[in-house]
Amino acid sequence: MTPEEQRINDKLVGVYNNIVQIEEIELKKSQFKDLSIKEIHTINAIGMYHRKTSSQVAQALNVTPGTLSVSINNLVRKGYAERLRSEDDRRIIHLGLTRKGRLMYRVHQAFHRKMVQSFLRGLNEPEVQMVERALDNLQYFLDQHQGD
Amino acid sequence: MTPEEQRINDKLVGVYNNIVQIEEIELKKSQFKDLSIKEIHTINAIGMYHRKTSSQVAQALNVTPGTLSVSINNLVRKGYAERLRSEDDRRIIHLGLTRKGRLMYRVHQAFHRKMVQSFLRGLNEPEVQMVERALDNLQYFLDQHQGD
DNA sequence: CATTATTATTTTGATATTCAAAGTAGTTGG
DNA sequence: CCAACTACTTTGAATATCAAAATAATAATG
Repeated sequence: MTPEEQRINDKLVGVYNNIVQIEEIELKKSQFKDLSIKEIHTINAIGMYHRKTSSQVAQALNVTPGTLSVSINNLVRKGYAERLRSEDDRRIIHLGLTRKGRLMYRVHQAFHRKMVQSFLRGLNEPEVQMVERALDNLQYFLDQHQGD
Repeated sequence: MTPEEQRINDKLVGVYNNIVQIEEIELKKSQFKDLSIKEIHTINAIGMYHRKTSSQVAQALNVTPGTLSVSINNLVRKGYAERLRSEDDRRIIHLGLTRKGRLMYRVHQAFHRKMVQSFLRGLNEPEVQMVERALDNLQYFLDQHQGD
């Protein structure tokens, strides 16, 4: 790698490594100490409105249905999520958040908002667009490596 | 969040989620199928030269010494890493990579290089600097949330 | 309409990752 | 020398994960 590539790689890796960790720390400071980061991401994937099915949420999280099922068991036990059997097709489970789950969702959204605002601090509009372009580039690269 | 914040947040999250997953896929295509992503990151943290101690590597990876110890047991068993007891102070363990571990290190570096190059594709020098600034911003935000 | 196939989800058994706390071994200061 | 400290390892418990088997509901077919 050129020194510049190395430097940017290090920054990407640094940011990458810190993000989960900070989320973990923020979490432990909050009122939701009984949740792991994975569980928070599951709550996020379930989202605010009772619509998605188990399979859809599993797909969004890139885990098998079995993995999700176990994790939903825990979230139900802890009072953050609920299962809602579809009346149309009784095989299907719609997932939803409880009041406590929705509160958690909003707290985590607020954290992400602060993070994004900080990411963009001091950048003007064309600069923001450029950052978006770099992110799109990176996503394109990742998509290309997805299937093969 | 404003629509723009939401869009950039989604891109960050998208990139974030894909990276581990792609690394996992690349890995399974490679000759190192017996390693997990976590183990690769551990190999990376150990680095090419026999210098870092167990504690330093644990700190770099943000895991407890116990976690690292377990993980090093596995890497030693699989032939990627070795423990070198310090002669100066026999409590201290220096970690090193075997030939196989160093090979793995280089393969993973090459992947990162491709990733960074793709991230910066089509950007000129001032644009690259801007992206770096955004990354610095984000890191600054993360650092601020580190200690408190 | 009864049986078979398909679909959605859950359970189970196995392995990995992680932490906190207890344990082991080496060093240092009094 | 012994108490305190430091570096690391082990252990026990929780979560995370998958593949495969199990359950249950619906759809399709003869």
